[in-house]
Amino acid sequence: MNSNPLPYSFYKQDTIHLAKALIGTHLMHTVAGEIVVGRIIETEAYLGVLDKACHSYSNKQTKRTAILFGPPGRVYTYTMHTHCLLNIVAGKEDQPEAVLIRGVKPVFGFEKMEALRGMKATSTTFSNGPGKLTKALGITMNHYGHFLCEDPLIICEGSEPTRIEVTNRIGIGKADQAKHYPWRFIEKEI
DNA sequence: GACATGATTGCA
DNA sequence: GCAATCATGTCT
Repeated sequence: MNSNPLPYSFYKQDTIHLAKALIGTHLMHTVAGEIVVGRIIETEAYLGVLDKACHSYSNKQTKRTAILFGPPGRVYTYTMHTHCLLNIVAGKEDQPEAVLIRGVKPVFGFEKMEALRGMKATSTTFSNGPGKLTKALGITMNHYGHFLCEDPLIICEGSEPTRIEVTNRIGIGKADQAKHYPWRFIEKEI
């Protein structure tokens, strides 16, 4: 397995392209000396200023979203209800865009992941949601602002996706037209 | 389809 | 301070 982190330049591409390019890559986390790896299979792009569903809509900057206004390639974690959601900051500085990781497939470190998640990794509901995958991979608010080219949490090259499907985003309550934007990418099951 | 559950936010 | 909000998960 290739464990070289993707270069910083990878994160400089257009946010929507980045969301698509992240499909099939490997999210690798070293937690308590053990390595767990998930293959990213579902992402969503959030385009800051234009996007009513984004936390940084119309350049709204708060303590929570501050990291979005910095350089890309960083982790934006955010607590939703009782869960922690994982985003990757995209866009240039002062361009508050991000990609939400919505789903992964277990690749390596099954025992550790099962212990973290408290469920069998073979279950179809194991890591097919933004709150589930952070739990399975041991990602917490401690990773807020972490740079993804450095240990213990990195993204490295995975395998080519078979087929990418583009749909509108889901789980957004009130965001008017923004919820219809086709900014969700999923790898279709073989 | 209901509700549990916690951090953030905006306003008093 | 406090109440409304929420990019969810799990149960029925």
